[in-house]
Amino acid sequence: MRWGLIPHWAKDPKIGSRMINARAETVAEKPAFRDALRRRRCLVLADGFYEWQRSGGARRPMRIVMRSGEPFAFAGLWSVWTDQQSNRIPSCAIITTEANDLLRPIHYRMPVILPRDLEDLWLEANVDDPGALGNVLAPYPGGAMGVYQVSPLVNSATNDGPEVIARLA
DNA sequence: CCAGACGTTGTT
DNA sequence: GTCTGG
DNA sequence: CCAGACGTTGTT
DNA sequence: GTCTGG
Repeated sequence: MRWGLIPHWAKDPKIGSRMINARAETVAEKPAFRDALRRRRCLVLADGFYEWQRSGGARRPMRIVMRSGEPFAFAGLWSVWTDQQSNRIPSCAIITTEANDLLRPIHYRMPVILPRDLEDLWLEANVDDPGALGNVLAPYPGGAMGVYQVSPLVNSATNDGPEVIARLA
């Protein structure tokens, strides 16, 4: 899937480049996301993510993982956009919320990570009241997570090797 | 009515 | 497609 | 988030 | 400076 949700009504798919994150606080109302919240929820799997910590002028990339080392699921939304030649382009976005205790010193927002026991609820097609999903979109407990500094090589999305997850000495 | 936006982040 | 602003 | 582009014409 | 792409 393309990262950056392209709403079905988009005239130009480039709009997706701006629809990378949806705020949990407003996702139910925003025209670009609300239909997807009701009917097209998904899990975006990961074993870590990055946040940049500001200190002075410098920006330090940090990697956040589960202490267990296990992979986990972000709360995601998806869409399919159809162009004039009937090509179907699938796309997705993840939802963000306020930072937990672990993340707060680094950055004030973080992705919504779903606890295992809520993954099924998130995917349920018959949850029609988006308000019922509101409680699900909470910061994941920081105690289960860990953070370490990584190389600025991760700043360029073209670097996609093991060097971008290596712990900085 | 029509036109234009439709988003988050961080920075000022 | 739907809402907001002019 | 950060990096990288930001433009058109004509020629190969 | 602002937008697009990754």
